[in-house]
Amino acid sequence: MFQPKTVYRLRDTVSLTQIFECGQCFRWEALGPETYHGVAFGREVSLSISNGCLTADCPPSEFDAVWRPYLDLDRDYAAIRSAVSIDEHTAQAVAYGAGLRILQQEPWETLCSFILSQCNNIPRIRGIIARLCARYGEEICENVFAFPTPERIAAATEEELRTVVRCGYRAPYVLAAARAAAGGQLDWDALRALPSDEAKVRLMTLPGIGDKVANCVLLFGLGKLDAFPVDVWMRRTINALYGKNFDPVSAFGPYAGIAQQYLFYRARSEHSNQ
DNA sequence: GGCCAGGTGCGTA
DNA sequence: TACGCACCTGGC
Repeated sequence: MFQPKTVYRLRDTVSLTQIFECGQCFRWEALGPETYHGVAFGREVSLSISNGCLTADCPPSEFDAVWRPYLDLDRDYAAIRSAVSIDEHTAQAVAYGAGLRILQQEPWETLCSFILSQCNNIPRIRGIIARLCARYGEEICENVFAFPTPERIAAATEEELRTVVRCGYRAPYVLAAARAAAGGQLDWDALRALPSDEAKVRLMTLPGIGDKVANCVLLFGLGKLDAFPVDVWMRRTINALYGKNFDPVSAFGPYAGIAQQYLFYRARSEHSNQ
């Protein structure tokens, strides 16, 4: 069978490992070095980087419409890396994670995923999301499932989400978010149009959505690159380096969220290498 | 067998 | 404002 393929020449350092293992997404699986398979926007794809070229097993039209924006390939990250390197420590983190990109994910998937991430470890988060997709998502090809629509999850019961998907105490949060998204109380276009702090306040009116999850949705789902999620790792890093009253946007500027991802990626990598 | 994880929300001081 | 605690579950 003819397999369409796109080869895209990269003009800057890009690492699929860094992109998919930096904690911003939960559905990509490594097939080999710098080779990943995943699903987003109801499509599956395999991506691979070697010799400065990114290869995708899809036609160029799909690559340009879906994967190129998803991977944020048209943004000048070299300029951003330079802009956020405000001191020696950040410059080192930036150099360490120079191949990172902030994925432009679907906001609903991001919201749901980060609700499930709270007080949880990554293998378990991935497991819950895989069960959620297999149970409620559309099967786009054999054993590959799209992320379920909010309508589909809104029709589920809390009991089912607890015991079958094994969401635990996060089940009512997922259900409430699904109902809000399906019912139109969550209007993603309206949120995109708002400044980050206002969009965050709206997201935080949902149960189980606090500052951290809201910031993750802003950064990874709504393209708000100034949003700065602070989890326990970032808290430790920030407190140690810059003190308690740190304001990320005054320090790093409009790309504070990207700076956060470099710092986070290095802090987590150092921890797992211990 | 027990500890604890990439958080949130509520009660108390 | 700040802190302590409960909340499901499963990886280690």
